[in-house]
Amino acid sequence: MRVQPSPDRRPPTVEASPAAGTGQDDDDGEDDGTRLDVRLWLRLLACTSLIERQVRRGLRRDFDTTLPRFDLMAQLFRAPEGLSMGELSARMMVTNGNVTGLAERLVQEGLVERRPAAGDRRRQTVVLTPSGLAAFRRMTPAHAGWIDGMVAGLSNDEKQQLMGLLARLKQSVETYENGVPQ
Amino acid sequence: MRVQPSPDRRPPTVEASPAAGTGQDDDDGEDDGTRLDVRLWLRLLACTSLIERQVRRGLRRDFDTTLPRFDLMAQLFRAPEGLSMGELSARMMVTNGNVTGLAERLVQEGLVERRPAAGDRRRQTVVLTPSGLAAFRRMTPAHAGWIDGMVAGLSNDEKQQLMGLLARLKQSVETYENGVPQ
DNA sequence: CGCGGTTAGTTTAAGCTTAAAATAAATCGT
DNA sequence: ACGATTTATTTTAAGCTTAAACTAACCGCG
Repeated sequence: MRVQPSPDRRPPTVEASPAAGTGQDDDDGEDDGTRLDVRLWLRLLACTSLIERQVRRGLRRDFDTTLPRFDLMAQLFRAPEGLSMGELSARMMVTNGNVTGLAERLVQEGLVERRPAAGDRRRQTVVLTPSGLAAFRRMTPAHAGWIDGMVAGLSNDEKQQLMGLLARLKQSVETYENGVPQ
Repeated sequence: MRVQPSPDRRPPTVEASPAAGTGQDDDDGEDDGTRLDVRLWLRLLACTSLIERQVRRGLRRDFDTTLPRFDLMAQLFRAPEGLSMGELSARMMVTNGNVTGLAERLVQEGLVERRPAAGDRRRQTVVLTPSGLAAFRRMTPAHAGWIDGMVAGLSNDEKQQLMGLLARLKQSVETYENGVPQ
């Protein structure tokens, strides 16, 4: 591990909590030396990991496939006209190279097809095959059922609130992403 | 891919939305064929992925390390008496084998140490070395700073609400996990 | 004691994922 | 038209992750 951060990189700004005037005190609430914002992140990560694990297990157990494969097929299902490799990687939020390998395996299994895109010889369009569409149609109710079960402990009201807050969070993260010298 | 789900597995239950009496209508709000619960899950996953990517980038860029390594070190930091391999894998929510490899690399780098646990020759205790502790202390303010920046768009009030809802969600998922024939 | 079952951890094979470098086609500016 | 840049995708090397099989140590009980 490199011992010192590169000097040409932005030094981390730790303080400057905006004290957003919501009337609650500014206490960081450290109980184990971890600050509120970080605890929020850890909790978010824990929820995601738990759900993800169940979905992964279910897909393997019931359909002998994987979450990334399912995810790729879901993207194609939502875009029946097909997607380019780049569009796939953007929507799946993974790297280009990742999609290359994933798509390759799905082609092997006969679930998706790659064809040259019109008018740009670099580009390819990936589409679900009929067999892939059928497979996805078999999987998606099970998938939705698992999710439903896992969030069943929340009321509709809570779900709506969570949707809203997560939308705000996403926006916040994307703002940071754009505002920071990558 | 296996074409049919194993007959001995629980069939997916798709319907049965409890219509939780919150006064809002029972519309699933399908806009692209994806149900509310699944959209909630996708949004959660999107937030997590976005934040995770930034953290990963930062750790690589500024400290030449990875998120799982940082995570392992963070667990040890919070447990100064050290943790067994199994405790580590439980707290990190990853498999045992995963921790084996991770710990090995950190030992290589001199950041953690493995020593036999007292009274049980199967067990080992993993601890941060002084060098590992120092490295973690250098990383953690930067890490917290990135998180702070990413959630800065939320008010303290919103953060608190989100914390609460995520706690409820976690509980819901864990209940499902326990209530379902694994 | 010694067997059976459990628990802690490692190994293995396969697949996932990334960052960075490479390839190749399109586009832009002369 | 032609070189430079950008864009789409693949390749590569390294590391992460899982599930399943395996090894070794513990524990209970006859």
